[in-house]
Amino acid sequence: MATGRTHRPATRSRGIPEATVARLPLYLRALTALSERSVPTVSSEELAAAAGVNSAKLRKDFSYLGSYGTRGVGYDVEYLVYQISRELGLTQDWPVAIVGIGNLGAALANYGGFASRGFRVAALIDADPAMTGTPVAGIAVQHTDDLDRIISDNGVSIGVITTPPGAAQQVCDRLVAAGVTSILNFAPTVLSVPDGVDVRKVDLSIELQILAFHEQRKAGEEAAAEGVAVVDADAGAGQAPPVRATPTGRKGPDGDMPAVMPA
Amino acid sequence: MATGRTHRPATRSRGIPEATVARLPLYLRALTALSERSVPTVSSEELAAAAGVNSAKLRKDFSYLGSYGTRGVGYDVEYLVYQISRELGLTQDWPVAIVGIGNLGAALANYGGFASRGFRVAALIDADPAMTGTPVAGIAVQHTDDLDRIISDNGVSIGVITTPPGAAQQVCDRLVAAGVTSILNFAPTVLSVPDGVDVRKVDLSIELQILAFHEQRKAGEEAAAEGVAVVDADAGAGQAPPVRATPTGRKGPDGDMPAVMPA
DNA sequence: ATGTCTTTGTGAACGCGTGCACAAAGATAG
DNA sequence: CTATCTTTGTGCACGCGTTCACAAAGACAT
Repeated sequence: MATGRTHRPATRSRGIPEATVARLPLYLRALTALSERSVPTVSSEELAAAAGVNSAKLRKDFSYLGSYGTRGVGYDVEYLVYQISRELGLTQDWPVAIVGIGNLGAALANYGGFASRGFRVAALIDADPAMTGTPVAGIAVQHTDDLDRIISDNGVSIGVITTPPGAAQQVCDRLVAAGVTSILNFAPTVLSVPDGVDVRKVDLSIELQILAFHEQRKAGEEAAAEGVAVVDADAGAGQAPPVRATPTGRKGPDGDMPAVMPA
Repeated sequence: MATGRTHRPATRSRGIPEATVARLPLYLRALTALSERSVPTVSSEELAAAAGVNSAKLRKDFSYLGSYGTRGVGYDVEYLVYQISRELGLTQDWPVAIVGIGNLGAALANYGGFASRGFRVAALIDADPAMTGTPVAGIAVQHTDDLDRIISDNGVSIGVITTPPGAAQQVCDRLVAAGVTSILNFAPTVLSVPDGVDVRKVDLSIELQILAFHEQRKAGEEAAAEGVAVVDADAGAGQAPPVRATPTGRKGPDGDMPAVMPA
């Protein structure tokens, strides 16, 4: 998901596969629920079902962390919660700064799941001077001018970008310059960062478009199954015919191409 | 990312790899930017740089759609925008329903990038009777009781779940029963759905935990590089020592395990 | 028309992730 | 102590995705 991911192919000391790391939070969530119900142990089969994964995959994932299970019994819930929490670095507190306090930024600041597992909203930053000092989720918004100092003073190493796309790269650069080495990007932009900085992106628009692709394919298959004439995918949407620009003597800038994108 | 993904191994008619589909929106965004600047053609190298991917990968991705490039020149921007839009199903309008109008749901309803590319917020649904009728982003919130009718009347096939985790599965079931076949889940829960329904999830908490993992690893490597004694990962965070529950005669429910999770 | 130069499209090799299937380990009963 | 039963941990094979490297294709100059 991360765009500017640094893969660190050789330096990887404790070789935990990326795919496994991405599933650990899932296991942790399921285990926490079991813990709250005071369930002492759980088998790989049960836990896998709760996390929505294959049990063999779960066992292999845990094998990367060490042998924490007991054959014939299963895994000790509390112990596993502790081990995964430690592996994910959740035994320490992570101060997080949110930059861009619009609709989404404010929603994230108010999001409960934030404060819970080891993460603490340490600062809210916005470029709008009118926002400065306004409390959001009980925290006063600070101005972008002080970004460097805010990051340094609070020891922030994880930044969340919820700015408009145009400002994202600039904010990213400033965060990195101030010492942030992990960025969660909600802005629909490709961020470029130096080596050693991790970027993960959350993109509503992309997710919807992926769903739309499958949705369209499902509709097409359904139509085909019902005997409706589906000549080719080119005729799929019944849209204006695509006028291919001739390779040589390409059409001028008159732009009579079909205007596909609504905005 | 989807948990209940139906992989449809054989039925896949036009074999476009899932990884490629996930990148098409990225290409489309870069191409749209070029289009707005009236750039007529672009090479795979340039476009790949703009999208943050390898150029060979981009060419292979496009090869699944067909041969839309011209050797020695590159790709026609407008034509490619059209082809990708059609492939993703963005040449038609997708009415979307958002269920759970809290902080996040309201933020998404107000999100501009929603309405742009072919997606239209057709309905906002919430279980709180006090919310019913209240306009959010210019749309009146409707009550959960009418969910079935709302979905049917508006021909909604894509649902967005932004409810608290406890309500997510129930809402999901009702959406599916009403005819929704694609779900974007923001609730931190594993959704189980029947075959033929696609689920994609967006999980802030998981993303942060993945970042924390890498952040911790970076800090550990840095410390090791500076000559600080790092005995073992077990001593990494300097936390309370993990007391392994003895397999047999496991400790009683007195719960003197380290309380790792803050909440 | 011919040659050069650019860029695409793809064959092939490689590596990662997944899932099966089973041996080893330990619990539990007799 | 022995036998049986449950469940883990993992060797192995397979398939997908990525990347390299290059031949083919076309633009463009002469």
